[in-house]
Amino acid sequence: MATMKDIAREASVSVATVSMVLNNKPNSRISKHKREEIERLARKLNYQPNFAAISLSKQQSLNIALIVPDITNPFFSLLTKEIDLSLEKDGYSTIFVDSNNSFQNEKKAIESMVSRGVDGIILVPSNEFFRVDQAQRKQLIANLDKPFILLNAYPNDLDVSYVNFDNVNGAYIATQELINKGHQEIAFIQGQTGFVNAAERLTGYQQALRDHHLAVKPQNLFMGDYSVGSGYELASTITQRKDITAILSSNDLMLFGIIKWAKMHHIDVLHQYAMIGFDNDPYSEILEVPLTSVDQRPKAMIEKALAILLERIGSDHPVNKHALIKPELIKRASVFAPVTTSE
Amino acid sequence: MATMKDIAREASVSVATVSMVLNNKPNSRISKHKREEIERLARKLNYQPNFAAISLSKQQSLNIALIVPDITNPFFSLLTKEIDLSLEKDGYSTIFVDSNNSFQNEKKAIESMVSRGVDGIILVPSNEFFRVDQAQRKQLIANLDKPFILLNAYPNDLDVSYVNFDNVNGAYIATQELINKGHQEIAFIQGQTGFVNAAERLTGYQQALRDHHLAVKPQNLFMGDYSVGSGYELASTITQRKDITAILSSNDLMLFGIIKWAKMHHIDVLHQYAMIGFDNDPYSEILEVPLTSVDQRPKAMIEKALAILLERIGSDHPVNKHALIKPELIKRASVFAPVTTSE
DNA sequence: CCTTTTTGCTTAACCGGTTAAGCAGTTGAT
DNA sequence: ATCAACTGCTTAACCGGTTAAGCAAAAAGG
Repeated sequence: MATMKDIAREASVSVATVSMVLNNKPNSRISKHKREEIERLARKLNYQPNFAAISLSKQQSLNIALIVPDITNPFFSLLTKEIDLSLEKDGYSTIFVDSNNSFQNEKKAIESMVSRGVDGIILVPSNEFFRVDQAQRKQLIANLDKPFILLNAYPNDLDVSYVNFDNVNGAYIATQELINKGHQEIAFIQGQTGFVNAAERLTGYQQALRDHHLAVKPQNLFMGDYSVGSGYELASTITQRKDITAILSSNDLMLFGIIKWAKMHHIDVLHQYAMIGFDNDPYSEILEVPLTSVDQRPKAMIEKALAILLERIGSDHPVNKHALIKPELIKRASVFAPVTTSE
Repeated sequence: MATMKDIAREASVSVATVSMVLNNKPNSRISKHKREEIERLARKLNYQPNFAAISLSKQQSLNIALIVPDITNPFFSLLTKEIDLSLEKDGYSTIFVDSNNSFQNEKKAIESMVSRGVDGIILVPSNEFFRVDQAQRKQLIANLDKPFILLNAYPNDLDVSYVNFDNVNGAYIATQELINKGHQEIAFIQGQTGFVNAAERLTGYQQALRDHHLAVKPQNLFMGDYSVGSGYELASTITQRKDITAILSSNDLMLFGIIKWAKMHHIDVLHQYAMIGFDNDPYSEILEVPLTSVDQRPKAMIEKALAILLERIGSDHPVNKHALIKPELIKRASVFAPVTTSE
């Protein structure tokens, strides 16, 4: 690997001159002749800057850490893709960490990334992030003087930058869609409480019911954990409730779980219940009845999040900023008028 | 951020001493007293090593680049997860790049990663990687004296390390499974030719037919590109062929495409055709009829690939190594005896 | 023609570590 | 008592850049 030293030697100039030329320093006064000579040599020797050296002297790495709970989840992999492609355009590389849904791993990752000198950290928090006690979360953020942003969820007890999508509105428009089709008994599968997204979605669901003068019934609420498995486990309970005609689920995966269970028990759940999920999972199109879903508009979220993060990296007066992205309801065949069950 | 200098000052020793203590240098002769003092101070000051500095002086970054064609593809996201979790255990971080299925991006990424001083590069090549002319591929590898390994596919015209799964065997056991159930006219949806995986799967398919004394018919071959869309497009052609009773697809996604098309045309493809795909996509479990699929055993692939890569990083005599991972047929409901079509 | 400014470069310190070499002071062997 | 070997540390060079300060020569200004 050719270094600036090599170029300097061949061009009979100092390393400083080479550095100034190759970085196009605005106030540098280098003769056109030397400039061209140095550039020629850089090409000839296939000079590639050494990032470790730049990193060390400039105190910036052009690396951004991205910590996600589970890359296997299609929503997170979509986020990851968009973030990576977008960061690359700005000259940053993505250091990727799969926290495997563990707060301890998130903590370790953040410490390790700070030590690695990343320029910023994007954390898509795990469920567990919201289940540990506030003190632990606080401590995590307290020791952190890196540009940092939470994506896709935020705790209300922490002063950090975050970008999330508007859960209240998302749940509201989804519930409204079901009500408009004539549903009155709408099951709502929550995510765990403590998770802000879950609480907000519940709020949106309740608000929509109230605004349409429908009762908010505790027995219509079911608790899941965003996994296919938890949908699977809830399925028998929900399908026993003969009054329910529609299901609103905090994500598509849990609906997939219900569908799987139903398939194994020969119940035609897809035509019996109107269903809406969250995440707009691309796989839902493959289902016999493609799912209507609340799209969180990941691209918009990322655009905003990166704008906030990069601005934060550029400035020296850290100000925490927040943004909520308006969701979009992607309408598919899974929403229809109530079906009277006859069994 | 506390540096070794800070610790050295407080402990009244030189930076070198601090370095030796904190790195537990085997042949360093430091008094127990100083050693403990330095370790105490490191904890007290919350010392975190500066990776850029270590990187620069040790000429190693503890970063491994992972380049995948599309993280949104569940097979690649699974690979990514396993690689990340595994590398982390070895103290490495993953620099992630989504090449977005472009050879140019792969090339740019490799150059950029070399410049960033990663210790090794894992490339999961895109389709395009195999479509550009050999000269371009050759050039890419020629300029590369980094530990490098191809994962999940390899070109037969390049001398590099690679780990792949045994495509021939995979296609063979899948075809055999269908034959054993009584199928004789088995459609095979290939991936593009030029792609070694595609050619090998075709070989396995043909071999199985021959070994069971069945004819290899060119009209039973269909050309896809591994996307849901291409399955969708092939669906009408395939379903018109009334002699066909089973479909072997080079991946699950293309079967999803066929299923989607069939759904929109009210054809019960899931019960008409026995089907086997590749990749063992977790989503196939959600289908009305879960798909039998050839599992490429990604964990085994990764284990092997990382072993080869890390060994290569540790040694200074670069030897290219190869491994083929034996596939496993995951049997589900989509394989059944031929159904006589009556339309 | 002399002074000031500008040009075109170099010097040297610094970023934060690593590591071979070296040097007193102590210990051990003979 | 003498010399060798070991102990416990320091010095200094190095990794590959960046960047403020400085300096000689050339150009501009009066």
